[in-house]
Amino acid sequence: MRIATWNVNSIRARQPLVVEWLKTTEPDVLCLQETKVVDDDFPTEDLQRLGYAVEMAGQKTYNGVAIASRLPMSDVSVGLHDDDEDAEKRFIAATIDGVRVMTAYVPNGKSVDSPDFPRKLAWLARLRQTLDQGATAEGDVLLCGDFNVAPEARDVHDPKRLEGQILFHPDERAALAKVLDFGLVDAFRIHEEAPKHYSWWDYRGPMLRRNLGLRIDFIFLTKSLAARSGRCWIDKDVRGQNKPSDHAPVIVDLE
DNA sequence: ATGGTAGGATTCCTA
Repeated sequence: MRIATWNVNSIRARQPLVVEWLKTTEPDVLCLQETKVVDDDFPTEDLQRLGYAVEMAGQKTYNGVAIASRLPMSDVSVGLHDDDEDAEKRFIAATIDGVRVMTAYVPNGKSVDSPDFPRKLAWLARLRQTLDQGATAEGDVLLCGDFNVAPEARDVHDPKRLEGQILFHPDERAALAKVLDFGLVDAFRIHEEAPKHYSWWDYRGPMLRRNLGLRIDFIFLTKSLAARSGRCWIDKDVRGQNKPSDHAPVIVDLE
């Protein structure tokens, strides 16, 4: 089973690129973040034409997540365990071929001195609680998405300058580590130790051209799935195509 | 010394 995650930064703006990418990459499952659209305006038919059903949790203008799958989906669940009715749409889960697939769009936090920063930390703590309440580390659980945190120095292009800034602050690294303490491993790091692999490059300036990015998009696996993981890679090429998202897809093959 | 671009809804917010 091939599973991918991609922050598309608007599914409507990215629709041609996503369709072409699905045709060439042929994942069984594509988890999407920042769809930025209400469910009625999601380009569902364009994905159905390629054989994918879509489960979504959308909202106007911001956020929005979805799971597109060409294998049957069951037990769809939207939101964190204690989300209010009007909570931002940042989390959706479904069971696919025995795997509990969860995808998250973690709050960015804006800056470390913003009120959004403690809210980001609290959201990650609530994500851990959602895992504890709805899954077990002994099961086949895959948690993927845009986590807006780079876990290690090798995941950022300038760790000295970026240390303590948003996306690379010790408090958010600790909050992410607590999520992983549920019993998850980073699929990309199973087979790749090297630095300079990133999943996001700012649109502004020469960031992509100089490969000045951050690795903030992940596929996390429980032990049983990690044992089944083949290749895991970041499709950087699609970041350089016409009208790209600022994020690249991350893909894993499970045996 | 704090730029720059992109998307979406409306002269600004978020990333």
